[in-house]
Amino acid sequence: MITLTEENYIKTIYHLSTNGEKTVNTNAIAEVMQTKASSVTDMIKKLSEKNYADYKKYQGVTLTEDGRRVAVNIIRKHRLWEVFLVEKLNFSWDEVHEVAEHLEHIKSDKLVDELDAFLEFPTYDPHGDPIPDKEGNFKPLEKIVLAKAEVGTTYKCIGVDDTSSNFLKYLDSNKIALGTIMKVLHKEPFDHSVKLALEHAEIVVSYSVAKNLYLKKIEG
Amino acid sequence: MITLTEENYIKTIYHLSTNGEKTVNTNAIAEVMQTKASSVTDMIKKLSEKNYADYKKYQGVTLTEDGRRVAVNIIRKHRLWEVFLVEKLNFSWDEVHEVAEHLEHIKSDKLVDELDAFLEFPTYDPHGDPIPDKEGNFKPLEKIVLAKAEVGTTYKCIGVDDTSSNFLKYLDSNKIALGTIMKVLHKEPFDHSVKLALEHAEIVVSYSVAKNLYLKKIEG
DNA sequence: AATTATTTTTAGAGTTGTCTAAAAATATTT
DNA sequence: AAATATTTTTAGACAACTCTAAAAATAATT
Repeated sequence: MITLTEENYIKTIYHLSTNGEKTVNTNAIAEVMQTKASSVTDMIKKLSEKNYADYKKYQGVTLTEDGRRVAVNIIRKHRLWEVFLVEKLNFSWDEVHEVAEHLEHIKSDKLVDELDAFLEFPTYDPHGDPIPDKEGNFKPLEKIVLAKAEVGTTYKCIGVDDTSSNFLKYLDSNKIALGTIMKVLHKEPFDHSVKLALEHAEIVVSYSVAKNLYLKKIEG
Repeated sequence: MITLTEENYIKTIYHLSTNGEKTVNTNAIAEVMQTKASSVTDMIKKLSEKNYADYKKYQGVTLTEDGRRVAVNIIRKHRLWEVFLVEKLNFSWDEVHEVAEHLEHIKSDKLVDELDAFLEFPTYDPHGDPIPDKEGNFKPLEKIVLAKAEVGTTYKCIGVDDTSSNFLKYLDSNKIALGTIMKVLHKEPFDHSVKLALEHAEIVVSYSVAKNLYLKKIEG
């Protein structure tokens, strides 16, 4: 039996090893998990014994095939629940994460399969991240950060990185929300600020803002 | 902060003290929770310290107002999730309980309120048990057991007590399912068996069956 | 290459919830 | 009412996960 804590460690290791090959170090895990390095070492040993991770002392961890399977399954559940919360229960983008963090640990294959069907097999979550299918296959990532968007292209806003209330208020006062359509007019080389055309206005946003806004290409 | 285990103990104490006044004894809790009496004693002490239960050594427990509030809230969540699973995710009556047992512990007021609204404020769960509202008020129980049904009255099947696969197979082979309409034709005083009129057949079921089948009155 | 700094691991201990075995209180029989 | 049986509690221990403090390994500096 796999415990809730083990699942959370596996998920963290997965997210920290982006390409899937990179070994993950103890301190990085400790920081994400809000715990101490010594606790991480203990848990890594346990995951290694249970064959979810490969681990050599002082050399960092990688997930085994088993570990990766567990991680992808949790991500699948997390993102399906996020779709459910946003589409059916009127949650906004900044409210879903915390609740999905708990729902993702409910263990029932039927529940996941039926939820998937009920939502009509979504392939992206409300933040634009791909939802792996039952076999663990991801669609290519569609979301890009505004800071890397192309001039002349039109995008739809699909999420934010920073969810601090200050940032969300800033977006609100500038009439930017989930689904807002914007065209990139100009990127200023000097300070990397970005000029945008919204539906009823043109605005300039700073680089800090551009780094935190996620978009999906619509045309261009 | 209340733990998952504490919530489960509180729920068990609530269910064992039906009328709300009766004190619950240690062994009864141990049996339901599949644990040892000594563990129960430990937990009862903790619940008492946290003011969820009143407890005097060797005298059994009762829930405090706080404890009862926690219990009713868990029951509310459990039954709302059961409605969701049956109505939206095609779960059958015998499959819902286990999953709802986990979902009931997810803590988010918004989640519960929105789920309630999404399901259009149901007042009974798929087994015919009332769903308490936000303030903890229950509607009167509508379900009765077939053994206590009246001759000449028509009922709808809304659940079972025993969920063993043998019993469910028996029901299946006799064309009884959730929603099946039946009229009580006769109750045999000798062995308490019951004669029923189903849509396309008349059958006689034994007292053991009649004790395990829950109905809701439709007319009569 | 030697020293210093950083990262990681070990050792020992605390917490929560569980257990067994024995003691204490209550209930039941005779 | 005394003896016996049952229920409940205590005492001490264990497993999972966490921590602090110190030791060991690795990495960075000089």
